[in-house]
Amino acid sequence: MAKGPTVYHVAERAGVSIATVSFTFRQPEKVKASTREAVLAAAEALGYVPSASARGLARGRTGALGLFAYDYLLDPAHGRREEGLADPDPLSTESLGNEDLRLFPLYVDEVQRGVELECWRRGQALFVGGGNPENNEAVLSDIAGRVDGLAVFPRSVPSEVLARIARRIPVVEVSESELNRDLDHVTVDNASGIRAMTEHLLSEHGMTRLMFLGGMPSSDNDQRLRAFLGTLHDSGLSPANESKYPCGSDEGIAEVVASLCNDGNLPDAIVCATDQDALMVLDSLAAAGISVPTEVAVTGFDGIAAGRVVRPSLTTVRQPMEQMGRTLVRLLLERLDHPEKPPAAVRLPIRLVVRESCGCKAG
Amino acid sequence: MAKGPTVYHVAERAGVSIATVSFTFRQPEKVKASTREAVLAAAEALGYVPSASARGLARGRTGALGLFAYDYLLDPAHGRREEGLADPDPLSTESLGNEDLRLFPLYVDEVQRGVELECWRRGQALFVGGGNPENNEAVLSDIAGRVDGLAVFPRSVPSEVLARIARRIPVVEVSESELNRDLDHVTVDNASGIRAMTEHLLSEHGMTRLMFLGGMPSSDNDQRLRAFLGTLHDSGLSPANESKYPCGSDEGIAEVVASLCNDGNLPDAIVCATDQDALMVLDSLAAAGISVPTEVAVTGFDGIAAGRVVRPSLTTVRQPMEQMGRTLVRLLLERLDHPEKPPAAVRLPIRLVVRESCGCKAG
DNA sequence: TTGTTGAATCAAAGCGCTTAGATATTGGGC
DNA sequence: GCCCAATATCTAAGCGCTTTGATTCAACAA
Repeated sequence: MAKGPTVYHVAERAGVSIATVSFTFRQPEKVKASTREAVLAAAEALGYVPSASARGLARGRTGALGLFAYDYLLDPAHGRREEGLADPDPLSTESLGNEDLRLFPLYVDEVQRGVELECWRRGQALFVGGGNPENNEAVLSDIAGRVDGLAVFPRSVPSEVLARIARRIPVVEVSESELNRDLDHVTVDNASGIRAMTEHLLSEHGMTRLMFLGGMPSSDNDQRLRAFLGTLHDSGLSPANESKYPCGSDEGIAEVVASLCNDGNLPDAIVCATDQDALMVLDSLAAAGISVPTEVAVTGFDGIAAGRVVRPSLTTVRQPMEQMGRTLVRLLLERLDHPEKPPAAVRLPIRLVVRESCGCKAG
Repeated sequence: MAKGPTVYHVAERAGVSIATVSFTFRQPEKVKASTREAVLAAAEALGYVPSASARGLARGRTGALGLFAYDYLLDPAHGRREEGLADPDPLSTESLGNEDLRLFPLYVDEVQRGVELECWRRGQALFVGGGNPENNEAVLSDIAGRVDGLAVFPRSVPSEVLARIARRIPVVEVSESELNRDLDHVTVDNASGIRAMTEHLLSEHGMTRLMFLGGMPSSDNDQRLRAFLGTLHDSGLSPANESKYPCGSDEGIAEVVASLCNDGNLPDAIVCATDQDALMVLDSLAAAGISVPTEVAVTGFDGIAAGRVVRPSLTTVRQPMEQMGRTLVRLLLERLDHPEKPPAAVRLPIRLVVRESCGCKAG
């Protein structure tokens, strides 16, 4: 545990200069084979591990990328299950509570997984930082000092902080926010996703009374709502109920659903801004004894795993989450190579995924 | 994107020495309030972000921890689903194939999550490195050079490589391997877990013909097998069939189950080394038309999410995975404070989780 | 006034590596 | 045997920060 050996020790032991040691690791082809072996042997014998700090300082690059994986479930708006040994019972797929949701990878988790896999595939070092509501900014600064490029989720960081960091290293944002226009973005075509969904409900199911529900305020959700209203309008329809967006919190959704049930004027379908919202809606409807899709259809957006498991399974628009994570990494690396390229917004394809909750397949 | 401002720029702008700039960030109380504000203002104006490389080099510590999150599913022994937009169908909980497994957080994912949450809670920086079968060792060295302490999963790194790294920084291993005795460990009581499970099957269900199946070779699995045999022995029983452990791969398990079915001599219960093995067994039994738990009981070990969802839901021994991840972090930080403490092995409590697959609850 | 003390600031020496440019070595070709 | 080009190695100057010990300064007691 004593301070580890350095290039100096290795150089001395191998009888070469420290430059040769460095070359041996960084540009082996510049070093004569016999020398190289001597150096490697010395390194091995001493247990030499190069210091990334020193390398980073000398090179002006850390060689690592960062992901700021803000955990929305730690957000005050959401509850956070206390850790523990609970959850022994079989999971009722009839109704997934908010607690149960954490059992499945959520949107951000799947994107994160994509980032990880792509970094690992490339042998890229990856730093994952996590939000910590108290000192978000400090944490973020710290991360920014450790990496060559940073990927962030929308709404996780105030715009001005992001701008400051982006002065120093490339930043890629998931989704496309109207702020931060000078950053690279990875996004999906929210509008055509919701449009496809809405048209499916209108033409395949002959529904006419649709409403839109849910979604924290974000430009993705803006786009989804707008596309929903636009599609209805194109068919000469208006929303069946006042569309509820943004819809503050999970309690907000539960309330809205409860009042719909009480008033007895359920629409034909509730088009939700996200899968999480949709699951919440399913839960609330189940609690009220309303049957889905018989009495009302429900749809989501994202394609998270829980939507495949819940009963009725969730009709949704699938985002290629892993792919998005991989693209984040790609964009950062490209940006590092070409700092002056104009900001890019990569738009990945979505797909309508028809399951039970719209009435298409047998429950 | 021009090389960012440094302490020198900030110092110049604020009209102080670089030492004062450094103190302003690291030991603010040593700096007069008025000076401090001047420095902060200058930093803000310039968009200063301290370089972690330089800090790390100067301090001799990087301030980050590392997790080497070897992905067993990338292991040649397992298949790896091609990324893509597939998986549209409702998930059949009657039978989770290997493909579907990836939809749920697995053992390593949940431990990783625990590590992340604990680091974030403490404002600790975290690197996650991923295995990459080709250049595992290089990747690992790279990470080792970036962090002050490293957590690894068992079998993910050859012992001698681990030893080498441990000469330089503290290393904590998940589970308790008979190798690497000088490292800190986080583990569970495998033996009493399997013992409780086995006794449950014997006394609650009055079964007598049990077999043990699955598990890549590891000391955890050794312990589990030994405890299984020991428990039977204490009751004057022998295994119903030759216990199959280690059981190479998923195909291996499928084969064993198929031959059990063909020979027509199913035991009363199949006690599996891990939940993943158990799910594989359930899948194979379903394929053969054998009903669980009616014709044969199946049990797992770990407590992964998929076990709650599958039908019949899986009776298992639950490890506190998140807690284990958190403990890894705690041990590393403690070790950094007390390098000379003798190696510790923290043994976390397990719990028998009785669900449907043993026959306890209605399917 | 002078001396003393404590607080605030600074100068300067690294930390372990990379890499340009200088130097040494090698091997041909004559 | 000599010269030159190519190859291998080395020297030395940073990279941006932290931190020790020195210095300056202000305030106050004697």
